[in-house]
Amino acid sequence: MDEPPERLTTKPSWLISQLAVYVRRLAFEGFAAAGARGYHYRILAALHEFGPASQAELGRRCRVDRSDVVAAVGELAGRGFVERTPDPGHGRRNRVTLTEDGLRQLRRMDEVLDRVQDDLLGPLSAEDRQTLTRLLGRVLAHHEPH
Amino acid sequence: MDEPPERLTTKPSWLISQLAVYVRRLAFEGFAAAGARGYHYRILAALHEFGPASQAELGRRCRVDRSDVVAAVGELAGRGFVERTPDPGHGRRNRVTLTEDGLRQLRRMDEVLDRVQDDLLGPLSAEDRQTLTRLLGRVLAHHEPH
DNA sequence: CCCTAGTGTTGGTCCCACCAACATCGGGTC
DNA sequence: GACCCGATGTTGGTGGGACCAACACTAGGG
Repeated sequence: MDEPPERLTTKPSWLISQLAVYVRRLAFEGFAAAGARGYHYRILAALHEFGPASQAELGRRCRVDRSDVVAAVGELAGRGFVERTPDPGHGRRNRVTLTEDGLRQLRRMDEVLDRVQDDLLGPLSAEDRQTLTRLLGRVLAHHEPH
Repeated sequence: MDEPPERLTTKPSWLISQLAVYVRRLAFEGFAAAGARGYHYRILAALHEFGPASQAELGRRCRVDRSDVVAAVGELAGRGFVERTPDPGHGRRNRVTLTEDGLRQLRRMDEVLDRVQDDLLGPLSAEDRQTLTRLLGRVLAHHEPH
């Protein structure tokens, strides 16, 4: 494979972007077997960790736009992984709940992602992995508040 | 801002993906002022570093699909940043050349990206930046060959 | 009571990554 | 020289992810 310009390969922004491409491809291929995609995992994970939630809350937690939550929850509900019921007492709000099947789907996707992490960080020692994760976490956390 | 599920925040794949979102947004906003986008920078950078090239070679170097190179080179040519001429002696191949205006555009985009790196790695010390860049580079290099 | 903030929903945009198919040309082999 | 293979340019399409604007509706505070 031809080498990219040095202008790119020395920039952290390029490294992150290109690695993200790799991550997306690995996750996409893994999720495809389960007929799922990234948004589904985020939402299932949030429901499992924080319990039933409104769509707006799911969007905020998962960094997904409200309008995209509508579609994703619709897809999940269509396959029985999630139940969307009107919030009693709160006219407009919905209450999204994780089902048993949804929990099983979440576990399947967890296994996929575990393999993705191993594949991704393959060349690094356990110590380097920890260092990398810590640094990435610090950088992301710094930009998260806003 | 609500916190995302721990299932996500502890995974390197999530950290990289979310940071990539941040990077893209920063770069997009910066490039917008110059009426450009990411593919343009990659191509201009390759032309500057390696000289005139065919579209296929640009695609390989910049990790851009052949068909997308067509569009990007067309846009760059339309604004005079690049010249697309048939390769003499090589019937089908094109020869893409960087112009003076193109070089100026490249320098503008360089400044934008320099600011992006600073913004991105703001919270890290010079030493941590180097460590992070080195680790990311190693991981990417490991997955690059193929 | 009104006004604001929050919610669900529709419908669209953009960038990036990728694929299939086709016509065309080059360079090799037989 | 005829033939096939691979590379090239191009068209057109797909999909995921991240957005934005607008609307209808509700809850709650001033």
